[in-house]
Amino acid sequence: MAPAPRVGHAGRVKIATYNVNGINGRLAGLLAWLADARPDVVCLQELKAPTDRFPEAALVQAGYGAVWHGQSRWNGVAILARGSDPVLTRRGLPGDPDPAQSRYIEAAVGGILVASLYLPNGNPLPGPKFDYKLAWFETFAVHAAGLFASGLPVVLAGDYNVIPTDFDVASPRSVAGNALIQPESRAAFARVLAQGWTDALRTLNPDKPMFTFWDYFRNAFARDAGMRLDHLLLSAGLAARLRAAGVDRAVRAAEGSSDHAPAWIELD
DNA sequence: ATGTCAGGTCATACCTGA
Repeated sequence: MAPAPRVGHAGRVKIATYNVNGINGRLAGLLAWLADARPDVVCLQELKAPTDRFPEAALVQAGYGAVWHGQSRWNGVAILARGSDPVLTRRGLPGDPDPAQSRYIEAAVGGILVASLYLPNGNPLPGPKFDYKLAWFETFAVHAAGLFASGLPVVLAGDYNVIPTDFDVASPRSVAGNALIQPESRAAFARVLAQGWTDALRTLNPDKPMFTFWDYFRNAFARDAGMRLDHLLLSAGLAARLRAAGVDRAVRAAEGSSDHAPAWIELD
């Protein structure tokens, strides 16, 4: 018998972001988490599936409508909505320096504009991958500025592949040469925040690391050698409605898990 | 430097990206 789903707070909307690292290979774990956590909206990254191999039927069976932007082998993003179909507003980041990479999708769900993004990792550096990361970040920042200025209720959720501060990683020294922690990467993230966005997990949890990623290497999860890479940025109107935020670490602990855990928020 | 995943193919072993 399946465990009874947790009952959500009445009148709240729960929005999650999860780098699933292969939606077909890890579908069973994704469905188990959806049944247990019952998020209303889910932003997924690293589908690692072409558009025609997205497991739509299984998600519909689980009660979720979906829009997605697939790509063979790598990347791929999606937005799920419990009990409704997300209304697609944009597939692909406008002006993406490499439009062949599926890293951005945007949809309206229940009166909120939701973006699911997968920012380039950027390793190794220096080199074209790090250049692409920074170029993508700048392009995204332009789009984000327009969204913030619109005054619409917006959440920008996804794997930003940025460790915002030294508090967001177990051992800053061990990743000193990594693209995730370079001053240029952090400055780009800070510039987006400075537009007025609220970093939901950090705002409600100022004293906890709130890691969302643990490497498969060197037993990182057991040592809690993690990083906070997955972020939910809220527009001004939504920030005023923020009531709860967390990370479902148990999902990362499961056999065959993604190297990320879902991060979530609840809005009034 | 180390080492572990997934998905793909000049496929049952090796490659890339992370």
